[in-house]
Amino acid sequence: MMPSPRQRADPTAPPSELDPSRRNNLALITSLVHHHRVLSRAQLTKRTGLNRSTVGTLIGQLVALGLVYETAPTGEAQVGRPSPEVRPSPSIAALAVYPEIDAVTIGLVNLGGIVQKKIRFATERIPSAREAVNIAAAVIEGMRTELEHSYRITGIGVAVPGLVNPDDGTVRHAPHLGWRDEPVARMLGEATGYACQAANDASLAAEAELIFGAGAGRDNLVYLNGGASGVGGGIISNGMLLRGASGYAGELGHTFVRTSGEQCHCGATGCLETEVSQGRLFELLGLSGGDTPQLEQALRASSSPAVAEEIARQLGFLAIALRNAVNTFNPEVIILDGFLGVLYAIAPATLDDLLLSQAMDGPAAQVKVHPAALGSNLMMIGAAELGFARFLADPTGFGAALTA
Amino acid sequence: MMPSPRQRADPTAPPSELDPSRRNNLALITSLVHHHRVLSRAQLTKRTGLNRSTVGTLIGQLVALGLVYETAPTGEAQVGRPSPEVRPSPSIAALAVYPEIDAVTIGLVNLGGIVQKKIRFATERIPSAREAVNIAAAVIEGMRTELEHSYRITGIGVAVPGLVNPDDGTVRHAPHLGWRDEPVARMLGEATGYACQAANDASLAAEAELIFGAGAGRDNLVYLNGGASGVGGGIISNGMLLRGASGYAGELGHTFVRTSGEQCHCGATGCLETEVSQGRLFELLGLSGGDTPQLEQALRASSSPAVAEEIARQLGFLAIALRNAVNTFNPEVIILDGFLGVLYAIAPATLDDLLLSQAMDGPAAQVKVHPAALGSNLMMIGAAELGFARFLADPTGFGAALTA
DNA sequence: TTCGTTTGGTGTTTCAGAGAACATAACACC
DNA sequence: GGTGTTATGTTCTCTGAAACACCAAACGAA
Repeated sequence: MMPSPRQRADPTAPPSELDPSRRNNLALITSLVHHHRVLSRAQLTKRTGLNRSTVGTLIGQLVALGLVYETAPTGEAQVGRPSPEVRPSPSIAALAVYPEIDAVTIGLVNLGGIVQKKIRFATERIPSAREAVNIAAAVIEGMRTELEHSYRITGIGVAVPGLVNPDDGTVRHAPHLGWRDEPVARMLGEATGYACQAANDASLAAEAELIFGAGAGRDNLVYLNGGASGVGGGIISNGMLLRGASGYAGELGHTFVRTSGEQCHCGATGCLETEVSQGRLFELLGLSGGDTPQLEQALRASSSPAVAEEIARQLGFLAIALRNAVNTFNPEVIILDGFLGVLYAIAPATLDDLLLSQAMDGPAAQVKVHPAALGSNLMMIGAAELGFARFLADPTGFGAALTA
Repeated sequence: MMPSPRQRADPTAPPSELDPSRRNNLALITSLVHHHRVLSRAQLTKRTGLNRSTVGTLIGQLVALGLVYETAPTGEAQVGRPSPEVRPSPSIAALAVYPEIDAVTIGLVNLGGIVQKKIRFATERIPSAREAVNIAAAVIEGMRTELEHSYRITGIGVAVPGLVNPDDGTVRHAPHLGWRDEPVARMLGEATGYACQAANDASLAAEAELIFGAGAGRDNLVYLNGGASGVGGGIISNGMLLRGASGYAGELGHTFVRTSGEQCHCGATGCLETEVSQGRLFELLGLSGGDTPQLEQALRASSSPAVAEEIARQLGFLAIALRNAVNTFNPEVIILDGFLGVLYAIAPATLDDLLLSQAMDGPAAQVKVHPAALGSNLMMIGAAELGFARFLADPTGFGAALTA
């Protein structure tokens, strides 16, 4: 529980602090507008439960700070005076950075989760942390004048495929990138001058899908992504991302699914990500590699029994991991992304049936498996959410800093 | 996110409602006093971050309502004016009910988690929901005059070994009791006239250990209990109990730990609770049954290699389930209760080593396995917490109702 | 004994949000 | 095409909660 000190307890703090109740309500409205992209004043009044007049003043304050703007009521003709629509300011934006084994992608994302710009910088070999930071910093430097001219940047979010401590933005271990104990957030923050935070990629993807994607309106969601480098997971419970003691929570790729299974790079055996991999599928298909749509096409085109068998095998292991997830989290939605989404798309009934028969009745009856909805923008939106986090928690403090 | 309406949105609501900020702060102080049993005014000021004068008024209000009382400062001699100590009123109490296969236990628990009274009513056969409710109601009826004379009862909490929907207190399925879709909370509420809620037993135990036991001061905890009827789990993440969409979350007893394992009553195979069971241990020891201390004594006394082998086997499966839990939750503490606590007590190093080698480095380094700290009072304290919940959320509303 | 330190108590001040009364802009019905 | 109804924005007042400043009290230390 949080206390509610009316004014700053520490008189040495910057004098901009205002009543926490006010700050909360401003943050609440800003977040709602961010999440919904458009919301009438009347809708905001209903959602917040605040008085009409109060919402009016709050929005006025946000408009004055240039964080949101109001437009004439467009329609949805109904009885009564039309309510003006509130939208997030297009000048507020966050930067997103996503280092992978063959590229570093940098994005510029508006409030409302709109990807304004996405630059994929392909690398010849797996980038080191320093290289990834340098690439991102260079690209951001290239956009600098545009950024400073047309945008107010709230921060940078870095999505890292690996174990990240979100408190200080240090990458503890990213096996596929070969990174260990790299203070990525600090490095990129120093290189660019923007506030920077880092977190696990799948966790951020889960948040993005919760806000803008297949989990919109839900409170309990399990996200699972299958990529070239393994399986990552993110869990939203009770509307909040599961962090754990150090932010390492959600590693569903290492769920145990098979006795005397293969050795995983994590040290254990029988992990989901060693038994279920897109590499095997490509191999059986006679392909050296490819992206997700190519895999789906090839799988659908194939009539090889070996391929069919492998699909069934992998679905079986996936079902075991999902069964555990359903029993432990009782989610409303499971979102499958990457090649896991392909596996599901090819045989949805198979997985649904396995899940229904293996998971416990109560939780199993409520869960629905979905493919990811945000496609290739997912990771940019998720990482940007990290860049927005501090702004959304205290929009005025930021508004003041940004306008100053 | 919660709005902060200053006054009641619904004018038809009782006029006792006060400013939510005030209510929050009163609730915060009441909870702190409840959790710590004793806390000086100065400590409360520090913990809440509120102004001294504000804390003073708040405590005054709580004292006037008879919810807490102040005593002269006892000591801890230090410079400055001594601060009076605040304690929870011993007249505030909740009732706890715990139906098991061979008994129904009813408890009276004070604020501060102090078990005042515990009555175990042994049953000849597994009680039906109606029977359990009748037993509890009868025992409570027997205490009625005492309760009405000396206590102010905030509510009844029922801990049920099975899937419970905490929203309406309906037992969806309690396999070992043979209950299905029983509205236990409503039944007991109607039978006694007290507000009644129900939840999963292991979840409540996890909360109790979090507040008063081995997890005190922590925010991320996994609780696992092994009993005669199976393995139950409760998870605290970020200081909050994991509920899931319908409150069914936390069923770690059905974690997958073995390929082609035995069929579980839940429908799946290879569940933790079918592979790891105290029944097998008793069998190998040549005993027909017994309680936890008896089991530990017998296991320590036994020199049978079959027993040793079975212990190793069960520890192996337990380690797999814990490995999953560590990877997914990144907890600070794992609390093992019941015969799982015995298994750990007998070979702590074995389990610690297995966990350290199988779980991912980051999370594994931080986790510590602990036996449960609250012993036989655990379930009473946990269930009572449920009976306190509404009171702690709004002490004044309750104070008014209780004094009226 | 005196001084510094920490705390409780009291009166004042600030400020956020509710509420009521009024203004406004749409639909609905005749 | 007027008139009533409904839903909303706007303005002003009022209430209440918490901070703050100041003083008093109670302790240890010099």
